[in-house]
Amino acid sequence: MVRWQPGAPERLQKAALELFATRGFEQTTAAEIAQAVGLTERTFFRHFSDKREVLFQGQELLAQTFLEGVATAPPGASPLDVVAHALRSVSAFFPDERRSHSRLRQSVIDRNPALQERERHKLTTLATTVADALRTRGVGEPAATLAAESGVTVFGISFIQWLREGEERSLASIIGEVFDELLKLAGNATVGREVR
Amino acid sequence: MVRWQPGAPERLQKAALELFATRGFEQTTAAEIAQAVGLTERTFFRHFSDKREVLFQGQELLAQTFLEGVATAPPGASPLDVVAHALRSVSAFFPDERRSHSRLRQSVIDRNPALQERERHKLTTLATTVADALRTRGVGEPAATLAAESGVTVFGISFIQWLREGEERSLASIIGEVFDELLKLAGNATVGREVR
DNA sequence: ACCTGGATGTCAGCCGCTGTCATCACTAGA
DNA sequence: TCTAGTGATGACAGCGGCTGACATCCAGGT
Repeated sequence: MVRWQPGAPERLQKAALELFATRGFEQTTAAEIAQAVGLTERTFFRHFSDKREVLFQGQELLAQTFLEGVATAPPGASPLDVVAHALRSVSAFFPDERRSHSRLRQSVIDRNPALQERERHKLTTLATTVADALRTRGVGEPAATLAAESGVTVFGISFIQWLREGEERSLASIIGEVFDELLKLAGNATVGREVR
Repeated sequence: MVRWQPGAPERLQKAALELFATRGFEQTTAAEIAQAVGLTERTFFRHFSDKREVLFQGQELLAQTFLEGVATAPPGASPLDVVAHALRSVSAFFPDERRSHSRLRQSVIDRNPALQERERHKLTTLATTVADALRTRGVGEPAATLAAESGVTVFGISFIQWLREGEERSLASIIGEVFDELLKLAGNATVGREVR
C-alpha cells in the first residue's frame, strides 16, 4: 500500500490544463483541480505558490537550456552571436511533437490577461538570467541586458509564429529568420544619432 | 455644499503611494487606502480594477505620447528610426523634476514581485500598441513587433538608469546612448546566419 | 416640485491564499 | 521489534481581494 499517489505536481498540472481548457481559468477553482486528482486545495497550494503557477512550473528547464547555450558559445563571439547560439539550443527543446500540447496551453493563456501577465513575467525573468550569464562572460551594461532582451524577444515572436495554425517550419528555422530580420532592421537604422 | 470631494482617483493614488512606501504594498489593504481619503473599499474598486492598478493608472498618457512620436516621424524613416523619433517625444514626458517622485514609486514596485509583474505587463501592452502603429505605417511583421519591442526595451533600460542615485543626465541623453549601443551590438553580430 | 443620473455607501458572499496543528505511512536506528 | 522521526497530506479557521445587488444622496434639468 502506498501512502499517496506519487507525482502530485504533475497530476495537478495535467488536471489543471484540462479544466482550464474546458471551463476557463477563472471558472475553475483551485479546490476543483485538487479534487480532480484526489487532493485538497491546501495541498495544491503547497505545490504551487499561486493558482497561475500550475501552468508555468517547469520553465526552469528552458532557462537552463538557454544558459547552457550561452556557456557553450565560442569565446570570442559577440554578445548577439552568443544569444543566437543560445537560441539554437533552445529550439531543440521544442520539437514539433510538442506543438499540439503547446498550442493548447497557449490558447488557455491567450484567453486570460492574468495568465498573459505571468507569462510575460517569466520571459522577463529569463532575460534577466541570460543577461547575468552574459555579464559573466565579460559583456558590460547596457549591452548585456540589450542582447538578452533582444534574444528573448526573438524567441517570443518565433514561438508564437511556431504555434500558428498552418505553420510548418521548425522553431529553429523560424528563430533564424526572425533573428536575421532584427539584424536587418538595425542595419537600416541611421547610425549617427544626435539626441541631446 | 459638495456631494463628494472631487478627484477621488487622484486622491486615492496619492494616499496609496504614501501608504505603500511606508507600510509596504502587501501590508496595506485597499480598505485602508480608501479610508485614508474618506471613502470605502467598494469605491476604491470602482476606480481601480485591482489593488495594483492604483499605481499604474495614468500610463495611457505615456502610450499616447509614444504614438504621437511614431505618427510624426518622417514618412521615409526606417522602423528603428521611427522608434528612435518616438523615444525622443517620450523623454519629454519625464523632466528631471519628476525624478524624485518616480524614484519613490519605483522603489515601491521594486520591493514587490506582483507589482513588477504588472509593470512589465504594462510595458508589453505599450510595445503591442507601438507595433500596431508601425504596422499602420506599412511596416510588416515581424519587423514591426521587433522594432517596437526594441524601443520599449531601450526605454526600460534607460528609465531605470535615469532613476539611479547619482545619475545626472537627462532621460533623453541616456536613451540616445542606449539606443546607440543597441545598433552597435547588431553591427558586431555575424550577418550571415546558417540556422536550419 | 419631480425626475434623472452618476458617484457613493452597505451588505453579503465567493475565492485565493496562509498559518497551525493533527494524521498517517513509511523509514532508520537502537 | 520497538521507537522516534520524517515528509506529504488533511482539516480548519481566518484574512483580504474583489464582485453583485440594492439603497442613498444630491446636483441639474424640466
